[in-house]
Amino acid sequence: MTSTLGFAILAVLARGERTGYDLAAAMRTPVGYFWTAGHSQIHAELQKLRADGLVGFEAEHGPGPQGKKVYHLTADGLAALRAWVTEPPRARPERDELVLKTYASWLAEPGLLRRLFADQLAMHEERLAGYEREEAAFGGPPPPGDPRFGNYATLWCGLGYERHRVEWCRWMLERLSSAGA
Amino acid sequence: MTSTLGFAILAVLARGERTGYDLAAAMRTPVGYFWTAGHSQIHAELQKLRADGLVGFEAEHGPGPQGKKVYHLTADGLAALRAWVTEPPRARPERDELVLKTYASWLAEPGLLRRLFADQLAMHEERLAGYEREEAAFGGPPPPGDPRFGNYATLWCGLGYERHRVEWCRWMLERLSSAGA
DNA sequence: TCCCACTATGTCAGTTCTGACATAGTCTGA
DNA sequence: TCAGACTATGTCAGAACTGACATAGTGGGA
Repeated sequence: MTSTLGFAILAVLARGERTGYDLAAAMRTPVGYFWTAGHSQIHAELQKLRADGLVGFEAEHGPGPQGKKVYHLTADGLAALRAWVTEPPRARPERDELVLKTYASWLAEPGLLRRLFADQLAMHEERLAGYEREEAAFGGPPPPGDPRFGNYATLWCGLGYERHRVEWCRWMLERLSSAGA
Repeated sequence: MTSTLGFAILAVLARGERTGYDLAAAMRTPVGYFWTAGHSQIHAELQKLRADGLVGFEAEHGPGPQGKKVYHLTADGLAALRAWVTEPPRARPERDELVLKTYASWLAEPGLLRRLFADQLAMHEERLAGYEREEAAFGGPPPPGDPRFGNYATLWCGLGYERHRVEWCRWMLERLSSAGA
């Protein structure tokens, strides 16, 4: 029973071998528009994946009390990942704290609420600008079948999401402003 | 240390008193475009909220081994909710299984992948149509300060999200089709 | 009259996730 | 040469969440 986090790790390893540290860095915030995890979770999951024979590693000399482990996909791991990709995803959790705050926003002081959405708008605009720079660097979509297609398609999803978010924040600010000081 | 789920419960109770069962129904899928929770979580959280003095209840005769408990916000609960609303939300978890599958999609069989996105497209179109019907039933945005403003604003967010999702699924299907059979 | 769906509350085991703690080698620049 | 940032692996306690189990009254229809 591999968890979704397990498949996230397999998906990154399918691009090439990496250490647990590299995986944690890849799944931290910056470009990770698909899944996040702390390093403590990743090391634990790698041990499970290894017990299931989906990944293997080679020990190398390096920093840390236990040296360095470079993980790679096994044939079983690749097969499991391939089978998982086209299965329908389980229902989205749909847990969005800003939307929940919005649901309760009729209780809030208008000034503080405008401040909240102005900050969120700035954050999403910044993120959108970053994604647009990344998209420009691509110079057009790679063909499906190319690993970079995965990166490009998730970036495209991120772009659409941030645009939607920016639009919604602006709509909220308009609504909040037209209702007086 | 009230959890986000706790605030979700407070936000629903701010509209009026409800039983745990009603809360669970409100936080199940249908209209819940903001937060979800199972009834087992809700009963446990209600007990915590009560220990913290943020909610109270009146026991009534009714079904079940323990009868019926109608919960309501206390003054402390309302104050806590009000203070929380305008605080910046903690970072979005950003855990989207479909996007993760997309990241690994270069490994998939094209036919199965098109099927996956066609199904997702149909689901989002259906959801969008439902939200559009709800929006039409509103007949324009209520003013901020009205509890229904919270509902309308979250619905607006849901509309934008589903439109973004529909667009992205269509874009994916185009990319996947132009690459041959 | 009996069955079933619905209302209603709760526990529990197991999984997932977060944040803190712990350890230690490498490399760069002041 | 020494400090500090970065690489690198791991444990652990506690919170959050899921799904199954358990119990029982109410109300409607066959």
